[in-house]
Amino acid sequence: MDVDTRLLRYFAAVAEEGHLTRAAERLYVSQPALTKQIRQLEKQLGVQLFVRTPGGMRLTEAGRALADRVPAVLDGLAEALRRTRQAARRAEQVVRAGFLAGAAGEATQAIIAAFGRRRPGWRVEMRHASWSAPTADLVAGDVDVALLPLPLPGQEELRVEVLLTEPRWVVMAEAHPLAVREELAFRELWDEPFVAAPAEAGAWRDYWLATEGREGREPRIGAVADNPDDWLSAVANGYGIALAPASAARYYARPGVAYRPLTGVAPNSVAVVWKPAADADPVVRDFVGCCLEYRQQPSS
Amino acid sequence: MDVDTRLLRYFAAVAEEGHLTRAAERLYVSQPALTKQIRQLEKQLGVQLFVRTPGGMRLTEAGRALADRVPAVLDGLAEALRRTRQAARRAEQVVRAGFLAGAAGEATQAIIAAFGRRRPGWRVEMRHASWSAPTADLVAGDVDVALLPLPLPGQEELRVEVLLTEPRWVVMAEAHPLAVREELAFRELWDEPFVAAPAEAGAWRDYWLATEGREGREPRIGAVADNPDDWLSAVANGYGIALAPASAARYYARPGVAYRPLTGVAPNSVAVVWKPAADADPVVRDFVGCCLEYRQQPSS
DNA sequence: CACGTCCATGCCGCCAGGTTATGAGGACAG
DNA sequence: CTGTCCTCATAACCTGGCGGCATGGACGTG
Repeated sequence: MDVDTRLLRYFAAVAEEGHLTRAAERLYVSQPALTKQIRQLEKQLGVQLFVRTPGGMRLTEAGRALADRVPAVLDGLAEALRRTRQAARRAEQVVRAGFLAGAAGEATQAIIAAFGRRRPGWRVEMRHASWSAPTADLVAGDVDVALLPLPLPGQEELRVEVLLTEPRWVVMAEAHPLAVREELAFRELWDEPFVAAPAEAGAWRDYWLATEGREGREPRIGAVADNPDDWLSAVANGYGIALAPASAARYYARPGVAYRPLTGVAPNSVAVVWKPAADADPVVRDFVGCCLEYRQQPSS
Repeated sequence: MDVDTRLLRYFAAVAEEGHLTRAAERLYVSQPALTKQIRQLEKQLGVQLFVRTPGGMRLTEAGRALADRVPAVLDGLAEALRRTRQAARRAEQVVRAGFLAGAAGEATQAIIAAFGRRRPGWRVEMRHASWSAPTADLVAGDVDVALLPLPLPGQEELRVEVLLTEPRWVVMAEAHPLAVREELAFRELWDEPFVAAPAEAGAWRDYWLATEGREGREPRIGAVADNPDDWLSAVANGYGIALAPASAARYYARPGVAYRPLTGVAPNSVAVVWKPAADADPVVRDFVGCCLEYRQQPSS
């Protein structure tokens, strides 16, 4: 009497959606496959979990009892697997660090080099953070530490040490009329279409649209992108302009796009971020130490 | 990235045993199957969980991290499934009651009848408790309430209300020399071989061997049985004699065996037992109520 | 009454887990 | 050194079950 976790995921999805059909597409399986699996789960348990109606699947009492507990079980499993992977990284002397685009710019190499000197034999594994949820991997425990631009969602729950602060510039197609100018003021851009992060990005999206500096005016969205390549392509193709850290001019230079200094928006900070739970981890401390060291001598 | 619970059970078994071969037989699968599964788990996680030595499988750091958490996850799952089944029983108006052999004797029918009157529409599902672990189903939540002879292992953690008390008799082969006697004293039986419960039964086994009344003498074991049928057969075949509640003379009468009253051993009590967690359950309360009602009018 | 939206069923291809038989390597005794 | 016993790994084969497609059937709606 072994219930596959796949069955549990399936069940949870159907319970949540209330529809076999919709759950099926969310799970990327066909509806008949789901039908069969749910029936099998019911048969294995000897319990009816749903009442089938022409309008969907409604949980029975027993079904509700199960649905109430399954998420915790699945979470517990995921947590166990994460811990396992983390232990494996320690044993193999690997630190996994998250980076968002070129946020830390030239600091990145310097920090990794310094860490290599402080912990010979250890390796830094770089991982790209998702643009729309930059701290997700960190919170989930998939990375030990991350170099990310501020502000971050859920920042209060994390340890944050600012590494460097640089002005936000504007990036636009070279052919853009404003590209002829050497420097721009943000208010000149209020009515320009912007290439923005997806709506799920929330505060992150707002920050790079600089909604706080628009005195209430709604930004115009010319395109949506959720990774640097798409983002830069959209800019190059003239779908809109965008804000970017000054260092992007070096790290994301590309024919057809132009970066220009900008006044009237607050500068952007990049920070090293880790979980309070990792405070005691000597390896994380060393990595953070290397970051802070860099902060004191940004010229090195 | 779905880890089957079967894999987790396999892993836990290997981690515990420290040997692929032994774990395989405990799990009733072949050793190559286990080998493959464990390797697959390692591959799925991208983590080495064991170091293979010619002497067995030793957990790595990562393996230990996983082994520390897997049992809790599996328990959580089992608990969720139990709750689900229990909810289903409630919805179908079924009470599942455990019985050990004919412990409650004629009380059983009377109680079930009384419960049927108090809760029309409800059904009592009878389930045989295991002889060697009488409270296992109760503790695990597979039965709601049980009628069991005392003493019980883990009795302190349970609600126990004594229903009836009856003397312990002796049962032996009809051909046994002592069977000619009308009544026996326990000390006459000290050197007789006994048919006993398996060693796992612990205190239960000792109780029915009446070790407390032997003044330190070791009982002789003539045969081991873990269910009433084997037990009675062993007695009939002369492998040994045994103690039994007086009512067994009626409920387990069989050609070839003779029951005789016995002096010099404490009488046996039968109780209704339930989990403290079920105190608030109105159905369990009603069932217990019917039991206690019977206690007050054992003649009815 | 026709249509849309559900879920259920039948059939088929394929993968994954299981089994048996066999190999390979270290530990230990003689 | 060698035979034996223990361990885990590998190979070849079989089968059950999952998943996909196409279709059927039930209920509600315009």
